[in-house]
Amino acid sequence: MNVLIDNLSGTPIYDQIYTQIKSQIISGELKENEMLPSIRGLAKDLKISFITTKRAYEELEKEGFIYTVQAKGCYVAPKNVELLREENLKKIETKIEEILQLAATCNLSGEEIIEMVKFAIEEKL
Amino acid sequence: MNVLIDNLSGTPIYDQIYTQIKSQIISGELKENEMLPSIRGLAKDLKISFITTKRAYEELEKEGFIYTVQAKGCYVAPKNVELLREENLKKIETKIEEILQLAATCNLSGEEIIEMVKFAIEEKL
DNA sequence: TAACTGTATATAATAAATATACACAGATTA
DNA sequence: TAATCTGTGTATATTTATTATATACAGTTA
Repeated sequence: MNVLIDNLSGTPIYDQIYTQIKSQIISGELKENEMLPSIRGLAKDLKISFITTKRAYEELEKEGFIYTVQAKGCYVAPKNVELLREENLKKIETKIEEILQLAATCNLSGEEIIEMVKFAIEEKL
Repeated sequence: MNVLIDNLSGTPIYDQIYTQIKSQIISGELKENEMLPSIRGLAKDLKISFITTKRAYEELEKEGFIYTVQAKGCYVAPKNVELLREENLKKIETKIEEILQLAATCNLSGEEIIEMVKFAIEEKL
């Protein structure tokens, strides 16, 4: 597995680890039930405290990307698309509300918002 | 003008002042070019330091809701819808990006996102 | 000039974020 | 079974950001 720490980046170490592993799981680079490096091993490699790697793994577990087995190790969770979907839907709904709030303060119509969303989606392709 | 501070609310004082005045401006309760209470006067009323009211006013000015004239006072800015629009568009774009990011991690299609937005807009009516 | 405006700089007090050490408990394996 | 892996739990140090403040200053008005 590949994790690179950039000490100058400003983003905290645990966050860099979390983000990199997460994207490797999402991209499929890390397969389901594949074992991750141990929090101590990874910490040693990166020359940081294992508490920091632990924190990254905790975040990943909390979000359902990995699961841990006491005294054995941490593994890539089977993709529970439904669970992930449920959680993300809530977050997305919150953000949509915030957008409508912003739109209301500057007379931006619903049509225009939808146009913006469509545009952003097309950009991604 | 009406501003109420809730010491138990957890949100900082300056933020409460900022939010309340902002919404009064947006709602039209405070008219364009109307003079706001002086930062010192308001601070006295609320029994807080005027630095705190100053901060609230600074935020309002930064976002274009009010303007200040040295040694005279602070006034409600003429509604610059275009400016507000520009600023909010940026914020909205950022939020849309975040939404697409979330959607990508759970295989939520562009169509579905647009449906969610449309639904939220209809709810508002 | 007295009394009001807002400004600028410095600072104190808290709270949140980040990273850590160390003692512990279960699993594995030589 | 002893050595050595694995993750856990509790406590803590350090740093950074947030929040609120005091005080001295400068322009305006009556």
